[in-house]
Amino acid sequence: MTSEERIELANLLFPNIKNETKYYEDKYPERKLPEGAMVTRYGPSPTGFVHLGNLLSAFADMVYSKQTNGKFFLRIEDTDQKRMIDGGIENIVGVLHDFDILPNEGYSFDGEYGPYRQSERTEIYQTYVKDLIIRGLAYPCFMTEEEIANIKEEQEINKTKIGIYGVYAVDRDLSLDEVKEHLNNKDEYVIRLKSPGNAKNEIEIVDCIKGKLKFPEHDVDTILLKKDGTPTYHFAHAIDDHLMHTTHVIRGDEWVSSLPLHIQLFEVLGFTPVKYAHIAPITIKDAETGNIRKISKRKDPWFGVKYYDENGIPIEALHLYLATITNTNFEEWYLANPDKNISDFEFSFDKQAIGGTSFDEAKLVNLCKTYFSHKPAKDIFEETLKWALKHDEEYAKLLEENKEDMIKFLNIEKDGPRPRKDIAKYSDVKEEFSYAIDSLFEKENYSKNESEKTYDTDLIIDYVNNYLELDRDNETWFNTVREFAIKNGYASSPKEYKAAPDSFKGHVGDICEAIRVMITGRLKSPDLYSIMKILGKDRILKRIDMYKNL
RNA sequence: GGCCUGUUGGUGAAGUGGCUUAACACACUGCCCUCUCAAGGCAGCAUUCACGGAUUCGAAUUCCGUACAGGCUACCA
Repeated sequence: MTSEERIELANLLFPNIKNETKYYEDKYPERKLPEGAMVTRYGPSPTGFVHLGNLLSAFADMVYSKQTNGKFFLRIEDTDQKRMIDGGIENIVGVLHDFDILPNEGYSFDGEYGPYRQSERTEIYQTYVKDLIIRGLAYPCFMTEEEIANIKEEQEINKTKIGIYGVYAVDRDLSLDEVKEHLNNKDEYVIRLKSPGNAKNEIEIVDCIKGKLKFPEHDVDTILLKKDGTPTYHFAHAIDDHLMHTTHVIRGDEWVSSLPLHIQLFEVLGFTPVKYAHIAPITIKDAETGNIRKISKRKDPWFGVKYYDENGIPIEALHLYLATITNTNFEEWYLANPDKNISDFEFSFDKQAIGGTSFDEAKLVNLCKTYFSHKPAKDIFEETLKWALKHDEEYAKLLEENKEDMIKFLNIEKDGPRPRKDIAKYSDVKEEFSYAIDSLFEKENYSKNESEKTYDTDLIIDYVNNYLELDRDNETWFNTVREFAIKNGYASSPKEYKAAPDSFKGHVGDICEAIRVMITGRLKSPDLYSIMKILGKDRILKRIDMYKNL
């Protein structure tokens, strides 16, 4: 086709496209950002389900742009109407808010480079396709599904690469008259790239995370525009990331195979290439088979984003976990700098795992415990209340009614360099502090008491009435327990008891155990004296009475 | 079938030719501390980096082959 014929063809195909590409180049100028600033983007499809893997890539987008004073924007990639799910977009935006991974530009956020929803950008894509046709780098293809299926079958038999390229690209060099004839017949068509590549050439692509990658040059006439006129992912990616001036495309591993295509698209379109960083997917080693397998919604509930909210896993703790899988040296750094925040850490692509990252639930739990141990009691109370309001209204009410006590209980053994680490999630609080709220304690009673023993209530009542003083320090208190033990024929220490078990009824520990079971309903608890101080004598005696009347 | 990528302990992993007799963390086990737990302290936990070969004075680290695993190979993203 001559250049005049190509212009005629382009106008025939896209009569409504009046703008030239220059219009958009001018409309979306270079960003004014400091040297080295990274512009990243999160581009989800609204298919209705956001999972940990999505969150991980959005987290990386946020963190890298933030530390370079760049931009992080949200783009909705909804070019496939078939996969759209009602409320899908709202869900994505909601999740981003819930998990505090907030873009500073994009769909539902502000920005100068919109629209940030691909379904609203059709005209832009078509403008660039029209230009490509004029330049002889794209063409309409009228092949039917059957024809393509037959070619695929033939290629499978011949064990060659599958796709429309070389001799298989039969519509590549259609004359203008042939195209017109198809158009007159109302034949459906797609627009394909007229790939200039040769698969015999080897090209090298540098990925920020994976390093040097070698591929055969791309030579497939990939579809740019589907028959409904909407772009494929690949084409939309090239146009959008160019016009929105993305500097770093951080995305899942599954895209590395498309790299030769994407590089070629940028070349053909005359765009300066973006940098790519492909992050390894989150995987799971199947307990039964030992194989690494895809994560499933059903088998791996933690993969779905709801899991974290429902179980009351704090968002900050999840951020900590995402940071440890984003950079392999984060964990060590955080341990060495417990008083610092994620934003103090400098993330780097070199420290990003190349292979698949397995999800380590035990590690998450540990991170959560560390998180809670650093939190002041008041904050834990407020956060737990907020969570309970959503998931356990009855408990939330009790929390509000017992706020002062509850904070005191949460504060036990919190001071000092070795705070307790017994809460991993908000949902643990109710269970761990079941003795803290009277009405809850009465209701649950002693059902959680694992002890088989029965304890001497008279002995303990005697102790409480005649020996217990609640305004002492811990050491003084314990000395009085010792005295009481000796007076009643108990050894003053476990060691003493072990040396001569026959001469004693038991040891101090047994007395403490009796008190503990009667007032908390459990064999294990944080510091006993602190608990007693908060409860006060009346409630202590009331509980002992409850125990007596079991 | 073709094209890519990966494979280090129970787990997550560090490691980019000699500072590695393989870090660190989690988990686990034992001891210590101790009124019980949690926390903390100490100790133990891969003679070896999927397997085979090559290069090298020297390899977990480079190269080749094999096996296994994952991804892509859609008018899905």
